[in-house]
Amino acid sequence: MGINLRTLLEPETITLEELSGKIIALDAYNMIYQFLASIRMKDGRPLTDDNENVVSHLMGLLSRTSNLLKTGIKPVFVFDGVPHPLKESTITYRIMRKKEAMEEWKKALSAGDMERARSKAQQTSHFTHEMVRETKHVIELMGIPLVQAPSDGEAQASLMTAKGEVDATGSQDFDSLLFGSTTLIRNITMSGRRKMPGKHHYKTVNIEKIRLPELLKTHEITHEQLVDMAILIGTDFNEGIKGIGPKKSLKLIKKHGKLEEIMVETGYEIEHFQEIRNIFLNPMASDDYELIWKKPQIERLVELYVEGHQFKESTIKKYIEKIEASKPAHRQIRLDFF
DNA sequence: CACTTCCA
DNA sequence: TGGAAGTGG
Repeated sequence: MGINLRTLLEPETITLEELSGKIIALDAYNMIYQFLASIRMKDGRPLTDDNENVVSHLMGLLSRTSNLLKTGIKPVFVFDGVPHPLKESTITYRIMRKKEAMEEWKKALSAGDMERARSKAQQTSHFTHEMVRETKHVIELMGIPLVQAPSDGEAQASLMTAKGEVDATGSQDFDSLLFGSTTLIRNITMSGRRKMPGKHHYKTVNIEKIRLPELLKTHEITHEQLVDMAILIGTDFNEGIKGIGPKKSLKLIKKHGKLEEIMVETGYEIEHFQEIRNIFLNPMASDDYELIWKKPQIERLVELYVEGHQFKESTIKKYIEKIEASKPAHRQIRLDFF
């Protein structure tokens, strides 16, 4: 989701180890969604416990987070709050797409096309309140700070990064750059291994580091201009102009300077553009949080996974050992690294 | 996701 | 021996 700025970026490939000691504000929904989409059976069914509760997200959360901690990374999970009213049509559209995907999943299953079934099933991924509640519970049991954003989690994480409270924002989406996050880390959840996007070929997924100041410098634009470009292309809060992508929007912003001028020159009409600008340039965020990493509550974690959802005790213990092996918290943020 | 098993 | 496929819950 969000905007695709890929063609304007030159991401730097880094390793997980290079993030050791760094505080990363993770877009929790973004991360959990990826687990929900990817941790599935061949026919597309997610992992479930004896009561048919989906547990894919719990599996991914524990396995990946324990690895981050073991590497010495200090994660902070940021959760979405109430979406901005302008996001309503995006949300409605996504729900509709999920329903369509559900139908196509069923069709592919009865046609015996497992590959298509799995891919369609991934697109049906959605959270229940219970899943969100339990995800938050596990994060707390792991002793990791949790931040509840008033609205967009990406906005919250970005402001925290911009203020230097954390070293980077971790998300697949590029939106945090619009929200002013100075450093974006992509693929922190899905890196290393190989991924199968299409049919037969595999691809290595690298962790990418993207710096906002460098992005702006490369294209000789301001943050405000980047946001105007995004509004032209289309964001979660507006549809954008048909036929305008990153390249054309860059050309337009370089020629005319700002959105108002572009609209005058081209006749494009964009509703609520001032408000959308404001969403990105003045991110709504809470300061009701503490960035403290506590000791994990091992017994309660084991109980939740093993008794609660029938995970194998030895598997869970292995992950918890990794959490315990995590390097002690560096209280200092080394700003010079990024 | 991450571990286990399979097979060239 | 290591990449691909399978499994976990």
